[in-house]
Order: sequence, then C-alpha cells, then structure tokens
Amino acid sequence: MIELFENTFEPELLEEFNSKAKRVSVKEGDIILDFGQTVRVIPIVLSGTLKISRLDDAGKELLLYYVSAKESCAMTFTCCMQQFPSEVKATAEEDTEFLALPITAMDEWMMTFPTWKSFVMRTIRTRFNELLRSIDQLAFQKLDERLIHYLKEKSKTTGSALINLSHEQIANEMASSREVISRLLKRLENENKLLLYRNQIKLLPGFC
Amino acid sequence: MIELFENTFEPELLEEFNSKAKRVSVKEGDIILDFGQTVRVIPIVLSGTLKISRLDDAGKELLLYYVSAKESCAMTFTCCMQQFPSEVKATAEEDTEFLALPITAMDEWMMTFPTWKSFVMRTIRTRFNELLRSIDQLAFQKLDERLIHYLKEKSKTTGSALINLSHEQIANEMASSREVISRLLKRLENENKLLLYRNQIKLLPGFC
DNA sequence: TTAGAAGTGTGACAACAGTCACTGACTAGT
DNA sequence: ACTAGTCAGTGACTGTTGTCACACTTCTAA
Repeated sequence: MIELFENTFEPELLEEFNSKAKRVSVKEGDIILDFGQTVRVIPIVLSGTLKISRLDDAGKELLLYYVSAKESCAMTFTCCMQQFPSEVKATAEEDTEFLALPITAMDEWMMTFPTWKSFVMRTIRTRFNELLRSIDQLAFQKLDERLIHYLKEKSKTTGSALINLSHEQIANEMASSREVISRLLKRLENENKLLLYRNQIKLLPGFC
Repeated sequence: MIELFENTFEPELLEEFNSKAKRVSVKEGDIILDFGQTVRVIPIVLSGTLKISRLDDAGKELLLYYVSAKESCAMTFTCCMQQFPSEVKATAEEDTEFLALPITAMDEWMMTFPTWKSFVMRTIRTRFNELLRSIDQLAFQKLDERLIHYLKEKSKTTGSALINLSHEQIANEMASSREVISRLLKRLENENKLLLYRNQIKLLPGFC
C-alpha cells in the first residue's frame, strides 16, 4: 500500500512510485539478491522482513541486519548507482512484499525530491551504524554476549519471545558452529533466561 | 590546491570550494573528530592521511580505514546532514592538510552538482565495502591473517616497506594485546617475511 | 510402523588468544 | 654516565571457541 508512506514522502513522489515501481511478493527463504549479482532494482519493504548477510569463501555466513517495513537497503543505493555487483546476500526472512524501484528513477529523485534524498541519507546512516555495531560485537565481545544480542534482535524483529530456529541455523548466521551455540544456549537455560525446545527457543521475561 | 580536483569536479563547484571551504592543517596525532562529537565540517584530504577508528567502552580501539588524498569520509556525509554525533574517531596519521567544507553547502550541492553527488555516492560505496572487509576479517579470519592484512594496508598507504610502529601501537589498532602481536610478528620474522627493529618493521619482498 | 533424517546434548581434546610475570635491551634527558 | 622509561621477547597459565565422536530424541515420509 502506498498509503504506508503518506507521511514520509511528498504526493508527487508517491505518484512516481505508483507509475514506476513494481510490486513483488516473495516467500520465506527466497533469495532476492545473491552475492556478486548485479543490483537491478531498489527494494522498499511493504510487509515482512529481508535478511542481509555476508558470506566468506568457505560459504560461512554472517547476519548483518534486517530490512523491515518502510525500510530499504543502503547497499543497493550505492551499488546500483554505479552498477556494481552486490557484496551481500538478501534473503526473505519471512513471506515478504516489497516495492521494486527502477534504479534510474532513484538517481533523478535524489535531485528533485528532498524527502527522497533524506530517506536515502537516513537509510545509509542507519546501516552504517548497524555495520559499526556488528564490528563492535566481533571485535570487542565474546560469543555469549553476541548470542544474547542476536536473540534479542531476532525477538525484536519478529515481535515475539518465541524464536523458531534450530541451533544450526543460529550458528550459521553467527558464523560459528552448532555445538558451541548448543552449549551456550544450554547455559542460558540453566540461568533461567530462556527455555529450549526442538526448533524453538522461548525467551523468558528476565532475559536481558 | 584546488587543481587537484580539476578532473573530478566541474569548474562551478571548484569555485564554490574556493569561496566556501576552509583550508586546515593538522599535525600527526591530532584528533580531528572524537567519538560522540558533533560533525561540523566535511573534510576532503589534500595531502597526508586521516585514520578512522572505532572505540569500545573499555577504550580499546579498532582501525576501520584510512582517508587519503582526494578522499573523504562517508560517515561525515550522513552524520552531518542530520546533525548526528560521530560514531567514530578521526586522527591524523601523519601531518595532513584538508579542505573543510561547510555542511550546509554539502546538502545543496547534492541537488545541483552531479559530480558532487556521484563523489558522495562513490565515497559511501567505498567505505561500505571497507567496513564489510573489516567484518570479514573479524568474523572469518584469525589474528595472524588479520595482522598480515594490516601490515599490507599500512605499507600501501605510506608507500613504503618500512613501518614505523611499536608492537603496542599495532595491538591497539587491532584491538588485541601487545604480547600476542609480538609473538605473531616473531613468527613472521622466522618465516623470513619481515625484519623486526625497535619501533620499526621492514616487510621483505616475499611478504604476501 | 518403521527407517532414515534432522535436531540436540555432551565429553574429550586442540588451537588460539589474552593475561601475568619477569627479563633484558635500547633511548632520552638530566 | 646514570636513571627512568619505553620497547621487545618469552614462559606459564587460563578461558574461549572450534572440532570430532557418539548417543539419544523427535519428526517425517514411505
């Protein structure tokens, strides 16, 4: 729904959306954009969540950040404007709908619509800060603190204290290994911070 | 010298530089912008190098990237446009001269000068990629590989195989500890990849 | 219903990085 | 020339993370 953006963008820009943007639906797990692919459109999420992650040569993965409703991905802005291949992978974290904006329009709009320009700059700033926070975690924090942070984030984006993931999936997204995550989760369970089930983790109120 | 940018920006923009930019000289070690300070100007380096780094609560440091001649720092673009405090620290790596552009001008120029807009977007993309590479290093590589990468980068920015740093300084910039760096350097020396002196490291031709 | 797959729990061990303690070498300033 | 401070080397130890091996449970599909 274009109405979602009524308070964000001026009417003329919303009309541009209407005439130039395509609406795309993807299912949970679909890969929107893989590492190395050329960016062809700019996604703005309407509903659902996209997951942006980084891969290493060995195929290990690391979650960078989520793109939720009304948000977009900063990397596509800068990549697409000079037709560079993507440095990251974008996956649908759940069933997701997004607007696909043509990259040519993106460039014009920067010059003509102030709200678009500030949306772009705001998005870039936010993502920069998220990358910095990732770097903080990796450089300065241990795995148990990273895990707690990860679970909190997951819970925040889904809006639920129930997390439906296997230990293996968590390990992948954190570029760690299953056994280690299992052990740390068990410890958190013993500390009464969460409950473990098969494919599911329940964060308890005292989870900090 | 404004001539440095003759091929980068249109003449009208260079005139803007002349009338609105201040020229600033700083000495090696000077702090241009500290963590948490408000960004007041946008620096474009004329000569020398700025070092951009991240701090944790305990005061540990982590080098993010260098800003060399004709370059600028992406974070200041996005921070200044909405008057946010800096998330990083900028230090003069050596004696450095830079243009200080007023942040108000920055915003206008995005709309009026295409070369400025693409300079901004190119800078943002480059810095994004450097942050991603930092993340790669931290998530997927061991300290010895990170150290090799660090030394290579250092050598590249200074254009010399001689690196004038104590082990302690290196440890700080890599958010590690002196003894560990000493040990790894010793191992690299035994592998004939470099020579160690007091406050100096010489990379040998076979350094890969 | 049953075989196989997927998920979890754990012990044992290795590798790596951080810390502590101490030594000795070099350097700058008085 | 002496002293205090900085820098580097190293052994011993600890805690964290990754890996291997294996047991056990739960789910799924034939």
